[in-house]
Amino acid sequence: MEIAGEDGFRIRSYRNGAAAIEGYPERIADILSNPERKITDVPGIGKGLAFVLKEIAERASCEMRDTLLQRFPVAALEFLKIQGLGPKSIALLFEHFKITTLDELEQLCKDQKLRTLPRMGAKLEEKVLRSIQQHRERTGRFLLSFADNTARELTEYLSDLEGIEAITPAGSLRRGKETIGDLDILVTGPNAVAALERVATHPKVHEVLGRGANKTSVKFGREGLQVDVRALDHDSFGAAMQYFTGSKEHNVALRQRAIRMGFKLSEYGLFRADDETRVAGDTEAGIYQALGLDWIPPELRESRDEIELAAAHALPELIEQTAIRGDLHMHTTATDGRATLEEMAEAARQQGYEYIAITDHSKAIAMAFGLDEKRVVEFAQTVRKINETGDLGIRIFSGLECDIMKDGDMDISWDALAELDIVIGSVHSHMNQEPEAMTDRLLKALECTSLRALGHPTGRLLLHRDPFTFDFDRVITEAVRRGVWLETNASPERLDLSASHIRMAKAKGAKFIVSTDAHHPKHLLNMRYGIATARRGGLRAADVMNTLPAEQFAQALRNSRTNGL
DNA sequence: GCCGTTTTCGGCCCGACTGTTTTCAGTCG
Repeated sequence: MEIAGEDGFRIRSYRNGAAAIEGYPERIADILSNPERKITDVPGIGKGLAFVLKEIAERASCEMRDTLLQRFPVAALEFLKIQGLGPKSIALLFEHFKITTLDELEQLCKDQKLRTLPRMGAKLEEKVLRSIQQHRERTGRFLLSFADNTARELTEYLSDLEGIEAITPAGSLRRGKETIGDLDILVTGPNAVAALERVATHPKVHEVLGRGANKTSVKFGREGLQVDVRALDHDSFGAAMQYFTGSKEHNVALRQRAIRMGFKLSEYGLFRADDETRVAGDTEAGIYQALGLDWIPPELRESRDEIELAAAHALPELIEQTAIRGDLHMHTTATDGRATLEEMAEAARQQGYEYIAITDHSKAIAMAFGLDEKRVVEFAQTVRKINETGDLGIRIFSGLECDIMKDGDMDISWDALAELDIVIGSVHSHMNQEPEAMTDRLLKALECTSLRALGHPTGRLLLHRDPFTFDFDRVITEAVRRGVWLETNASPERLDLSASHIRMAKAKGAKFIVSTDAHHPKHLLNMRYGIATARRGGLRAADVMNTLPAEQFAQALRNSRTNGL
């Protein structure tokens, strides 16, 4: 609609409507088919969108979509992901060059033809070429959350089959990697082979790539995630789990160790080299044990130092999600969240949390109606009152996700910030600064005595935007010196800090928080992705501040900067 | 296209940067 030059407000109504439906607790189809219900009762859905929804429910498309698809190539939406090209430019491109693919766009740039259009020049051609390159590197990979949801969906779909003992995802999903190439699902049980047939019939499977005696490969969903489902013998399930979980490098190292010890390791089990006697294989732990190793959590299997640590019985006891006692980064309807403080508190209470921090945006995020000094102070007072009544059944910490401005100043005066329990400092603008400027900016932000944590410290968006560049070492060293914690943002689009950054920071003595940056109650469930990342980073519960009981955490908030810095 | 304790019409969120221009459109967050 944007490329077609539709009215911007109309476009926004469609966006709002889509978001309203996405966040709606009920199935839209159920409401539509219930004569006693009105779909227009959903806020954001009026007469027009009600009709569109009906169309979609009936025939999986609508007039608007059909018309636009006739006018523009299917790749139009992909073009929008190219940085530097917006709807206006894309419309112009389609009009003048009749291109339909990214390859053709690339050729236009190489032939220096883009610059023949108004307001386009050499720099744009370069930028577009770079962005196409990045786009290609990223396609074919999927967010951890997407693979996780697909695995859950398929597991449920297969679990009502008779004669199935276990359905388990392996591969990079089991290792909790931030992005996933394809999904491996292992099935065992007397009737495991039936799962191979069944999976091919899933309504979201659009293409069956291969179907063998022990494995089915399919393309799942519109996005085309490749899913391999393998049927395995009960006896070799552990060996297969080990083998298919990887990583490849970890497996190579493990097999080398096996050879040195007179064994041979394969996906069928661990065998003695001399007489092929099988020593282990029905469980993973059995294999590691036979190789003189403690069982290694999948998140650590990257052939770093995990095998030596396991041999020395010195693996870290990684943080578990159950250790988390509170979520410290979330937004409400006061800014760009979709639920009220009360609703977020209730959702957190259902998670079993003892406390949360509400951290809405500061005024620099004008489009989100960020808080100014006055609203910050009022908010802190409101929270004090709420905690006095205890009505919400969960302790609230007053917080703010305060923008770190271009020069490193805080968006909100220190006086106002001092009223709050917890201030998370985040960069949301000017992300393309030179590394020196960005380093200075973060160092300056750390001077603010109310700052308790750096939020999504590297600013990356997975499959979308690279982390910004700065002297990570210097900033972390300074954060540690000043008692400022580092966030591992659990939002699946961010997972920031990354596991490798976590490792570097931990080595320097940093303390962490794992928090979801929730803009909706359901986002609180993203904590598991943050925990997976923290585990990949080698964190123990003791490294993560929001594993502390409420009173101790409150104490830690007060004491973190008492060294006078 | 949605919405309404200022309203059924007339609003709807805003600022800054970039690269292209020669006063600003388009993109981005």
